[in-house]
Amino acid sequence: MGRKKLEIKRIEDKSARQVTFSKRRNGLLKKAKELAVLCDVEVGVFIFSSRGKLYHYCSTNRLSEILHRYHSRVDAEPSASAKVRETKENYSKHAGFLTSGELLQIVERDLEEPYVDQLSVTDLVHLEKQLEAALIRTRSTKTHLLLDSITSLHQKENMLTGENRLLGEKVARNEMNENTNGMIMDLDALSHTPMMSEQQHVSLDLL
Amino acid sequence: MGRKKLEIKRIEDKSARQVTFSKRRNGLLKKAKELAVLCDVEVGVFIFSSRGKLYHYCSTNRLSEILHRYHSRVDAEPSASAKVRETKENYSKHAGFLTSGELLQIVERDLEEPYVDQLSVTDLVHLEKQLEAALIRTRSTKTHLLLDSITSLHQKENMLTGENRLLGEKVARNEMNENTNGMIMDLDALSHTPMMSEQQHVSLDLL
DNA sequence: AACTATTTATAAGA
DNA sequence: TTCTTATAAATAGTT
Repeated sequence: MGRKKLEIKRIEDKSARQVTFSKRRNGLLKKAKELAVLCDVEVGVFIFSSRGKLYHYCSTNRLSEILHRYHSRVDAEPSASAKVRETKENYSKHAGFLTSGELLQIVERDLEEPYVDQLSVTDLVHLEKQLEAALIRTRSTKTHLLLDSITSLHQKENMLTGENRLLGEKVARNEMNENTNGMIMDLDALSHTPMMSEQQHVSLDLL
Repeated sequence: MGRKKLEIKRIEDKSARQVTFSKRRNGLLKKAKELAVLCDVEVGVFIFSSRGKLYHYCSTNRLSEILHRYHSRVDAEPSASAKVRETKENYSKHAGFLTSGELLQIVERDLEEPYVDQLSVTDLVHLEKQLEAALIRTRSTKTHLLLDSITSLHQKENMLTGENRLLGEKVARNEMNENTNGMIMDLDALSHTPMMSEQQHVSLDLL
């Protein structure tokens, strides 16, 4: 619609393309609104310009929720784009090779900046994956430390119990030799207190 | 554009609205495609009819990724919609009151069904939150059991050590009374082995 | 950013 | 629904 019929293919002239983009973009958004109102339906339209700027229309919240995830790079001030690029590079440079420490450092530094908003969804998905991996490593290490701790405590317990038995026997033998009977019963009762050993093992099975 | 100028407000006549929806929907999608091609930009359009059917256009994969998340209720066969509704009710009915067991049961049952696809993003966000809460409860319980385990093992250790000392003293006294010296040194050395107590405490501090 | 000749979309009718 | 057609809207090229 215009002076000439326009073939639908990429407009090669940059400035003509820009002008058409501006006009048709507004047209599309207007039509989207009209459709939503006239027909009482939910409509969402996203348009990313070639320079990454987002124009959109959303008739409802449900749709705009998703949009917000895409807001990554919306309204990026020119001055910010350099920093964003830098941050992105930080993530991709180390991709897959980060220790938890490096990861934390990077994340802490970056989350201070207001530029996190401007990382793309892809970047954030990647970051999320790395953080989840780090979480799993951390949790696993923690659990291993706890389990090792318990194992060595059990060993220690066995050792002490064994030692106790030897001492007890020794004492018993001594008591036999002499005739000083008295504390033996007390000590014997003490060393056979069941304590929580059974529960201990049950709970360990549950891990 | 048409025989008369149309005011932009909800068309009350149902069938007229349906006709307009059909026409304008196609128009909007066509314009979206044209914009994407002519201006070489990314465009996405979603239209949910009042009966939940989705019509959409996506110029690229990046956008269609998001779309897929919205596919929740797309092309839902009529026979399936009842089940979907049922499943949704299950989640909302218990909202916030689920034990981990109930939650697992529900999730396991539901994830077998092909209908998960048809839960809305909102539903899945809610499900995700509940699962995360359950994960946290589970993890917390696990850690508490481990820590309790360690604590009681430490108590037991102390008890055994105390008992050992008493026995050791008793033996020493007996040895003094008689003259049977021999095993005492061995036992004494054994009961003073440092084992891993120090590391134990260090690792516990790290939790 | 306006203007305007044309094309395109579409409201109403068949 | 689908087609037709009169008319409203959008917009290509121009200023």
